[in-house]
Amino acid sequence: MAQRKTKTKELDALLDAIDAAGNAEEFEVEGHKIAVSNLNKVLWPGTADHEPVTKRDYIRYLVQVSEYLLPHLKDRPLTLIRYPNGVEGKKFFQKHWEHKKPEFVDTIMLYSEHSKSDGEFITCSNVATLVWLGQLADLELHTTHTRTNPEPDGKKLGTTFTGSVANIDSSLMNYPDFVVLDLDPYMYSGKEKKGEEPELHKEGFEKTCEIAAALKENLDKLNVEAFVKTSGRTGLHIYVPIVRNIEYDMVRSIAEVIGRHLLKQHPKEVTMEWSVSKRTGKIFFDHNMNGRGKTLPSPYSARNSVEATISTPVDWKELPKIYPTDFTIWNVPKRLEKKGDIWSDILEHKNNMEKLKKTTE
DNA sequence: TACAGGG
DNA sequence: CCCTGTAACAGCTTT
DNA sequence: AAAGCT
Repeated sequence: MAQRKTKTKELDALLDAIDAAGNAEEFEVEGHKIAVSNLNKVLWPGTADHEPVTKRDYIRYLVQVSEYLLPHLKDRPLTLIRYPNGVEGKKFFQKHWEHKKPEFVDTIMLYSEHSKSDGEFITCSNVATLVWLGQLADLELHTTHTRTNPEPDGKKLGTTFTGSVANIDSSLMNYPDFVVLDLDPYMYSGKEKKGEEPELHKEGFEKTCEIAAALKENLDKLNVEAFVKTSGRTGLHIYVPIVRNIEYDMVRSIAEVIGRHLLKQHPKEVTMEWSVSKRTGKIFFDHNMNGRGKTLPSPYSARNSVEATISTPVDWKELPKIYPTDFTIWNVPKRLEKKGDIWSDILEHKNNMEKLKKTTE
């Protein structure tokens, strides 16, 4: 297994223990005991391109990437998507943990309009929790686009997340710290069964990379930092870090404006159509994942799908460079002062939205 | 996967 | 004891 | 209203 060294001796020792373990074992992680089972169970079946990936491989992988992954999970309520019988078996979503939970697992209370009450949500703030999530066969880690920590840019926002929707609305949980621009190829290989999503194939992924590169270039020219990353199975995400001044609704409509702009630039290659048949042969731009919904965390927020990093081949040599996800603060109000292109559209849209809000109030 | 509940 | 069920979910678009 | 889609 390549690249198994991490920054710390403790994690390296844990990796060794994972390698040496039998099918079931108890690990010591950061001073906590974690029981794991079925380490030899295949979670991703083997293909022509890769060997089968077992639960052992998966947990090892989580430990290896923990120093990169944890900073992005920290302070963000989670939605788990669990696949106890592997990616081809039945999956289920989970936000709450009703059972006994280990003492190292942190949670946060949030109000949900759906249940009309406060609920306890899981967060992941340490390696032990990451291993525990691996044991639960949680193959997808979805987070809110918001952080519960006000530092460094959210000090004016509310820190009460319980009691009412109004409390959520005025709190940090209504102010995302990034925009996500989602690009998915609807280019079929021809081997898909009827009604199936397009499978991953080279031409579709290449085209997505081209469009993503064009979009990133737009943003680069405006001095807006953006980061391209593989997403679900076949597509790419572009993350634009923002200062927390804009509510979910506004972030969503800004993503839409960016999409319309991209669509104008590449009408033959990009689509924002609802119906799948009309998307065929094009790259689908989805702005809706920037929305919030009445319950948190929003299930749309697929930010840390580990499945993606395993199933998407990023090493096709001739493809445009894929940028690692990284986050720095992009100051929206300052950038919005810039004229031209996308930003005049966004600025106009933002003003219109605010006018609309005033007239409907 | 982990657990509760019913037969 | 074994078997089965449950663990989320809202909003948007189109017909 | 219902179904399709993420």
